Amino acid sequence: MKLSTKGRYGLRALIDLASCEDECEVVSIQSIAERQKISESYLEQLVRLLKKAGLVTSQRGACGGYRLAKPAEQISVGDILRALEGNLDAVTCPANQDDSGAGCQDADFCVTRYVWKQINDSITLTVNSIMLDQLVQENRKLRSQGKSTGNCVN
Amino acid sequence: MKLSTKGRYGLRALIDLASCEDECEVVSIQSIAERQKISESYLEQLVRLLKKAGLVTSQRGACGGYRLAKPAEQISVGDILRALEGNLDAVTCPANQDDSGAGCQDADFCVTRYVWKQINDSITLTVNSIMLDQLVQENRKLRSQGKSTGNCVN
DNA sequence: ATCAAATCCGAGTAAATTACTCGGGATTGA
DNA sequence: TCAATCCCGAGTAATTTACTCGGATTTGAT
Repeated sequence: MKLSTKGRYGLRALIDLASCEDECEVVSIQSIAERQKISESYLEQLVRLLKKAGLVTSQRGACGGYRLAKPAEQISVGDILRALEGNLDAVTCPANQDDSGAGCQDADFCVTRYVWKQINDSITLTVNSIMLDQLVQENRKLRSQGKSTGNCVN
Repeated sequence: MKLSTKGRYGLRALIDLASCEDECEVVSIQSIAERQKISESYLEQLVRLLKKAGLVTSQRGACGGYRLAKPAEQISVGDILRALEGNLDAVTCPANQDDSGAGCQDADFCVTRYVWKQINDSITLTVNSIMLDQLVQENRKLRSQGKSTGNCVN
């Protein structure tokens, strides 16, 4: 019932990336890793997932890097976490995957299905309602309040 | 980000137990395991956790078993899952554990804290609002609709 | 008193998952 | 041509999960 480092590091990385967009054309893995103190090679994997999900685009070669594929206000935390962690459902019972109800032979087992659905729905609702740009703004606010670490020196 | 078998089996087991209260004095591990098709020795461990959390009481010796420690309408799914899974928080950053904010040296890292809090809060709210007796009632309803498996033959 | 049925308890273990590292290839700007 | 960067898959140590097992203790019934 824990979010893995993929989700945690990845969200931080994407906030970092989004925060740098004004100042930098593209943002390199190296610079994000340095600021966020995440292993470069591991972060590379995570960003790959974000790219595969269509959240970032890349520029290869020297001076290459990543940028957001769309405006930060159109990217939800749900999009990001799903890209990194896969399905966010806390429980996936067979009946939930295809809603034919097949796979649940015994209806008795499925009283719990209601519970799992409630939990999954509340998580989904929450993460879908938080947009990346809110976090970027909050990030800027925090930084302007004296904390200088994490600045965008690419 | 998945609920483990502890939480899933344990909730099912407790619904089963609660459903049997009318008919049986105490309910044995063996009978729950049989109805729910869960390994007896594994289930034993889970019920131990529920007991430690004060959700069930036990009667030792021959003809022994378990019963709810309090009425089903006073036991929430949150109580049950927390007993089985430990803390349900999807992310526990140091600053959340003691809310002194210590452990988070860099405020920049903590923009994500807001996100984790929202997720954790929504999970907590959801599981705390579902009470065991609702599930027992739903269970009875399903059973009366023809499904005979899972009946309480202790 | 004995026995069987049950709860209790801790240790051990195989399988799965996580959290990475590593080596090398491909692309691009200077 | 070179260095910086993205791209990609394979491998691996550590951790967690999902159990099993052996045995001790309690208790009701014969």
